[in-house]
Amino acid sequence: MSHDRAPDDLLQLERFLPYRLSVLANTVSATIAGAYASQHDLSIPEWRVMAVLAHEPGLAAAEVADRTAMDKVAVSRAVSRLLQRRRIARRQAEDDRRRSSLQLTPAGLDVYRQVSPAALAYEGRLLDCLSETERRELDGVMERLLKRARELAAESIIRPSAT
Amino acid sequence: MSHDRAPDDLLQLERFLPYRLSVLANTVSATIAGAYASQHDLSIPEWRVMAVLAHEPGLAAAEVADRTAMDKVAVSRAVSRLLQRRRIARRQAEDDRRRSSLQLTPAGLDVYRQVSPAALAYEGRLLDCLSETERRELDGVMERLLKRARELAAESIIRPSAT
DNA sequence: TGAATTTAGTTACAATTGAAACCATTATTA
DNA sequence: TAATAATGGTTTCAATTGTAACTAAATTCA
Repeated sequence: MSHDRAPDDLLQLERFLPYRLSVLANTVSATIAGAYASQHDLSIPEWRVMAVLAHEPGLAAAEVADRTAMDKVAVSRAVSRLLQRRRIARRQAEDDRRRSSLQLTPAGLDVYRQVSPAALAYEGRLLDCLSETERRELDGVMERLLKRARELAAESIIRPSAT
Repeated sequence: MSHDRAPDDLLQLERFLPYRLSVLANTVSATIAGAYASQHDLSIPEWRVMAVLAHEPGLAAAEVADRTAMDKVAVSRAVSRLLQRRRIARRQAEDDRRRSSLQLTPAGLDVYRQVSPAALAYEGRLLDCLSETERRELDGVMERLLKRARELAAESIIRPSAT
């Protein structure tokens, strides 16, 4: 009468870390994206670009891509929307005319100064459910997991389909 | 000479948990998706559907949506591709002719039995960078974070733009 | 009963995203 | 120095995804 259910040694979705990470990250991102969008007409990619430029004015698009874990196409699109709205300004680097130098405008800095505390408040409320110790440990764990995930990603690029 | 850099009390992207979660989850998902796609021509949504049906054969599409954190459109699309490839079979429930009952075919179960150990092996290598204690704690932390994230998401739906 | 609502699932259309081709400029080297 | 390659960034086109409208069946309740 056993109806061919998978035995327990096979993967169970709810227990699978990649699945859980994806659900958690999507839930969090969707909430934040909704808030940014409704209050400032700002997408997450645009927000990321603004956040790095706030701390490192004058970056080129490729450097922004680096620091935001976005690809160059995504950065290009975010930058062009931010330029339209006059939230960032661009000038071309005098030493290399391909390169651009990006920075927040005063209006852009203003938006950043409004969004930033709200985002930190959200983060704080999320972390509410953890103890001080747990937060500290989570910090380290996330760092190591990301490092490891990148190593494994690099591996599978080297040999995409093995025997 | 201070060039209008953002002060430290404002948000710094690399330290922001939602950003870090998103980057980690995307890195992990991309690696897995690449492996599934190249080895079995299987997308992540399709994989999720198969994984829940392996453990609970006979579910309806709406129940699958529930257990996979996907919306019903995504489930519908994944189901139709899986039907095409004969990895799942569908029959309509005799008591309610709107409802369908889904289950893996023998071929589908076969695919699941191949993918499952590979996925678990990847998870194992990812978790390699943590101690036994850290893994156990991460489990609880993830669970609480997700619960909290859902609470906060529900809140912001209730009052999307407040004063 | 039978009109109005709700529910399961699909389809259609728009917006987002990703990959590849592309242009302009700078670097390399034959 | 002329040809070739490499780099920064944008554009184009296809695939994926999200939202809303829709069909069909079941439920509610007047």
